[in-house]
Amino acid sequence: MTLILDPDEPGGWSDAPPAASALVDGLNPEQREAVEYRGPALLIVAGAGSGKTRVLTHRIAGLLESRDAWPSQILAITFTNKAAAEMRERVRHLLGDGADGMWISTFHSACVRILRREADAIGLSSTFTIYDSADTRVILKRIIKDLDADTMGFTPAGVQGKISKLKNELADADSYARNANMNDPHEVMFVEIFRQYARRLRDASALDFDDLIGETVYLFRAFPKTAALYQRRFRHILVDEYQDTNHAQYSLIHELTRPVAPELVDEMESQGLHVRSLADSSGSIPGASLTVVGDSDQSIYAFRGADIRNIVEFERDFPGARVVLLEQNYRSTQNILSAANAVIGNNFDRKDKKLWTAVGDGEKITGYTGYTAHDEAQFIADEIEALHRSGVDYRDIAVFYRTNAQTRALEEIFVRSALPYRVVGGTKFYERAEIKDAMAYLISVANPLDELALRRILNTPKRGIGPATVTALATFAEQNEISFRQAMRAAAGLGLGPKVTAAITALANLLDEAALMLVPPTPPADAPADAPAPASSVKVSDVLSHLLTGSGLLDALRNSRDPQDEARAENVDELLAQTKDFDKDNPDATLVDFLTQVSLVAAADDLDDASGTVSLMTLHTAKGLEYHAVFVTGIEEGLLPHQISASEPGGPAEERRLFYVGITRARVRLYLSLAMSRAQFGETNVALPSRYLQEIPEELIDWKQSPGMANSRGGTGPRALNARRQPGADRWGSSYNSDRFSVAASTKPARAAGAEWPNKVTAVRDNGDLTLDAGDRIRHADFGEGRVTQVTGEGTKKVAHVSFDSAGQKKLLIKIAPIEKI
DNA sequence: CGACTTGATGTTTTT
DNA sequence: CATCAAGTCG
Repeated sequence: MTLILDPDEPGGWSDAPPAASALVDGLNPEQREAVEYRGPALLIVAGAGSGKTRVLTHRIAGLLESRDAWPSQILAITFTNKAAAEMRERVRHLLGDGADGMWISTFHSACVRILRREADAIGLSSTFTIYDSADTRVILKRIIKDLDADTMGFTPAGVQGKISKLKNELADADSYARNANMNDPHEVMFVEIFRQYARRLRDASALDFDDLIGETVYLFRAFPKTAALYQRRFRHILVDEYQDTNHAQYSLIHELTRPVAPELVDEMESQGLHVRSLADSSGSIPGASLTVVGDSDQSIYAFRGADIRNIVEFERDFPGARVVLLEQNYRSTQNILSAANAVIGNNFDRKDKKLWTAVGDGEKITGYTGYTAHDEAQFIADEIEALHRSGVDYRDIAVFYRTNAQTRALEEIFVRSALPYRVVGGTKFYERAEIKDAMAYLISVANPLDELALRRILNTPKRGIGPATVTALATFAEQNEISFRQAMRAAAGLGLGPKVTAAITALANLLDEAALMLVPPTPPADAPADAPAPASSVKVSDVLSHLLTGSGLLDALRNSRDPQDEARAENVDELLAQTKDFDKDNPDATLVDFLTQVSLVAAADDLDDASGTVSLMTLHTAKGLEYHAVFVTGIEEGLLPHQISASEPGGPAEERRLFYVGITRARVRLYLSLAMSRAQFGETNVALPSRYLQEIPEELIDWKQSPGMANSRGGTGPRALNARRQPGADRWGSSYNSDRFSVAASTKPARAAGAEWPNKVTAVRDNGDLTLDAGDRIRHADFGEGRVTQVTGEGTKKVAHVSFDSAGQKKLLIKIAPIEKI
């Protein structure tokens, strides 16, 4: 997508980079100030939809254009890969190749990049593995079992959360132990678990997500000379979503913006780094200029340590900082903003800030109360179809929910309605067992110390290596103080069965072979510092392919008689295809680069927004995005606010911000929906409308079916609803029924014609090779009779467009819809 | 050692 | 409900 000819040639700009004035053209005065201000510290308080990304990208472009910075002196940090990709894209749009050399990345990728480069200093292999939370849990589970800590009530998830929280505070086992009450056996045990966990990661040369930040901070603090390299390099640091930074990230920013002392400047100069020109009169290099953007009303990551004080106290941390407020919203209609303002206004202890727009009121918000989650989903599907027919592109429609579990009902209905959708962020692909298996092979090659990966592949596919053998290898490794991998190589001397020994040796050889593929001239033993063999002749896909064939993993899946293994084999093939794409897109990249990308950018496949599909995602994932039409679903007590957070200090306020984030994603149409009963792990429970719903002025919402209406329907509701009506259910039903919602009820008919709405979803069925043609009459289990108007699609994805006599237009997947020809 | 059964168990949000 | 852990038999 690069239209640029030659950045070195002045006339080479082809994508018409704006002239000096053009960068601030069309910006309001505040935005303009945020773009043009030059100084050590700038805080941009940017309300939702106030053009924050625009300001940031224009500011970056402006810094380059005014010669205040070279591209390589800029570090822009975002929280998500998606945000980073978007910013990169938009900067490139402004600058073309002039953007090359900038670091625009997430906290985590930036840290990985630094850590891989400086790994030696902190005794880490540059090919260190990045453990995800599933890996962490496996290790903790093992430790807890070894220590019999489960009898004391320790669970992997609980310990994981606590360790993560501590690491976000830059604590380690020792510093925690110093402050803990070590007379408490529970605390002693926790410290022991923490210690062992840290030791295992270190032994495996692995870091978890939190370590990526924490170790970088440690690196900078322990090695000022190393830190100085980055401090003098990055002269302009910009941080997005600053309200979501935790203490570790805050400290990282602090380290990076520290001035470089005169002695270090001299030392660097004497080593041939020309840095003196950067130094001021005192001989030190002043700290980088820092720009942070944030909105405390959108702080939704307290659970992972985000500290709202970081932004609130910015002016104190950086005296003399300029503060710019962006309050004009360019995204949403006034009705949507009024609802958002009304909701967030209920959070006390916040600086009052009111979003406004020049756009006009727009349409009212649409409300709907389903009897069940499926009913709610059906409403959403129908509305999406209506929007689509009225000309709204599927890709400009999004459905938000609080918990991932809520996708189930939505997906069931969407599949049935033949609605093109995709679940964003759920990124389950790399979490599938077979993919993790294949990845473990690659990891074992890249980082031979990673015992976790080795254990994973040891008996995958089945090689007859059981727990007994694994233990034997582990003890042998421990006794001889060698790595697990070396123990495998020495398996012949362990006196194991001949078959088992042969299997282990074969695997060890396979891995050695693959490692040799990567490092042509030198033996694999010593990790090449930062020199990915210049002529990287071997591709990631070649290595993977070699491993898959050599190990028999793919064959085992293909020849299995378990029908699910067929799909698994396809997934592995898909992974292979992805490595090929990776090789093509990144010709100079190494295996480790690929592994890093998978660990950190697993949601990369979400990036190609070209597909015309409706997006489903959690409210958390939704932050920073915007859509023409937005559905916020499951607005019920217990879900939003979520049960667990409702009782936590600050919980309800944070959940309210989450709701606020959801609302403010909508440009034109906003739908708020809930269900009167919701199935939560097996049982259906009565659900109450969320307290936040009441905070929206009633005149802003047009209820298609209000909570009152849904509740007063009586006998025709689903059994679960009638059988167990909690006292609280009636409270909403009656009190609200009588005043606000009944108004809507009396003026709005529940549903056009067929007021009987489908409540139940039958199990997935299979109509075999039922064929339908335009003109056929059919009967649908829920919608009644109708006439086929059109048939599209092929094979199992054949879709019948049906005009039902009472339920209107629907699209149905012929293969699985509950229909019959009549 | 591996395939199979039953039984318990846990449940927010993410890099 | 749905995955995961432990237990049993070949």
